[in-house]
Amino acid sequence: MQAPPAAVSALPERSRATKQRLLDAAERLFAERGFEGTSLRAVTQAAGASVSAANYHFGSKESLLRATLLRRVEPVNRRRLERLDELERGAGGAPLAVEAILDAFFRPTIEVRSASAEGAAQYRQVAARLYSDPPEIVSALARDLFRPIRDRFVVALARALPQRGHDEILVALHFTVGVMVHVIAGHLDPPPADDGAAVRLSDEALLRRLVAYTAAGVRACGAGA
Amino acid sequence: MQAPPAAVSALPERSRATKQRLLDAAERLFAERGFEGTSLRAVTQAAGASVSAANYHFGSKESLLRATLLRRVEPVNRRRLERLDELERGAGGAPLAVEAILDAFFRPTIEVRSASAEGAAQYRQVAARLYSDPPEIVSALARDLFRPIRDRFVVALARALPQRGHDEILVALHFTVGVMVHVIAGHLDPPPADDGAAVRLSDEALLRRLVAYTAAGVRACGAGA
DNA sequence: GTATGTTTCAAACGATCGTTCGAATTCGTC
DNA sequence: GACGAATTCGAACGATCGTTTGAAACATAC
Repeated sequence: MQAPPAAVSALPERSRATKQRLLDAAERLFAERGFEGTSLRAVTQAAGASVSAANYHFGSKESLLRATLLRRVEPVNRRRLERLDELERGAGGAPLAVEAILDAFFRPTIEVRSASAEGAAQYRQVAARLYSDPPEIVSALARDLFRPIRDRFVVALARALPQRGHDEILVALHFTVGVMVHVIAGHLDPPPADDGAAVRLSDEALLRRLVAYTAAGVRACGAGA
Repeated sequence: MQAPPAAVSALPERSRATKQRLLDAAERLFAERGFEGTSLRAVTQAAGASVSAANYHFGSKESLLRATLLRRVEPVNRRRLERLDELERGAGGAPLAVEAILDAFFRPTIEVRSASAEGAAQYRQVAARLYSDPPEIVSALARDLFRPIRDRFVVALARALPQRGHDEILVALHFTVGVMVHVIAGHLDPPPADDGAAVRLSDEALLRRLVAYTAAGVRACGAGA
């Protein structure tokens, strides 16, 4: 019963590789079949490791899920805050445009989407599952991870729309998150084709439409309420 | 190995009640814990029936899920088409306003939400799971159930926005579905509270904001693309 | 009451689940 | 090469899974 190592970077190469492979396999399978629908054995088999190796590194299946989610969501959220900080520094105290704020919100997820790293390509489903999976661990994690992001963007939007109340901003941002989740969930990537052909959008085109749609929505939401 | 009865309404009362209780319990538990996360025994125990009763009526756990989803989604989708037909008949050939179309799209789900029937209160999560659960049965069912709805609303929106291309409408409607899914998933109902208090919206207020947000988004999406 | 078909149940089946344990292997360091 | 620590593994544990089975309980018609 050894304690799992603290930091990944300070480990022997063999351990690091196994841990990495386990995370990759878990990410793919959890995204494809969900948490409850994926057995630990399926993960370890796909990773070319043993069940005990997984429990040695992560302690439990639940902790493996948590590590899987954290690995992807953390950098995206950090990038969101960085972009917003950049924009606000550049504006020199003036409120930002709604479009700029939403660009900072959406761009990091789209960037990950287009990143060539094969692992990152599955970020969509991982993040989407954050908002739909039933296990308490997931929803709690989603709250904890997303709360600071949301609060930060609510403040920025409130400054951009001084005539709006706090609650109105909150509801509008909630709608916006819905758009984001649905898009990164991949329901668009092979989007609902009509005649069999898929609507393939470049990342920039998708981002532009996302910002246009949600910015107009945010501006309009609460206008008549 | 008897074949399950065809129609519910033409059955003895005992059987009908059991089948109903099983559907109610399955709906609640599937919504709370997901499909894979819910055991058939948990469902039957909550319904006060035996596992064999469930398999007698539905044949398998998967068919029970299908029946559970169908019971709620079918009437809502029918209502959507009815509303849209009503509006178009009333307009006498003229294109509808985007707001009217989206009202027809959102209102049925909100109506279910506010229906006092305790079972219908869980429709949100059931429908939301349609778009996020991994089992192939669910996503396939979602496609089959939603495809006619989507096609019908795309046509209506294309008439309302003649300058938009078909693909643009499709993407905008996709974003709109994301808003709907996220809202009925209940991520708003006990909405992200900031200071501990919840943003409680009346159904009419929620509907008004939904329509305002998505109508502005649909109008704006593709404008600059 | 008897006969017939429907509905329900308790019990058991084989399979698979997450986790644990002790031994075997490998690594970092001398 | 040798030693202690870190890592991996195969095997097994107990629990739970979805499904099946055969008989009991029920309704309905004669």
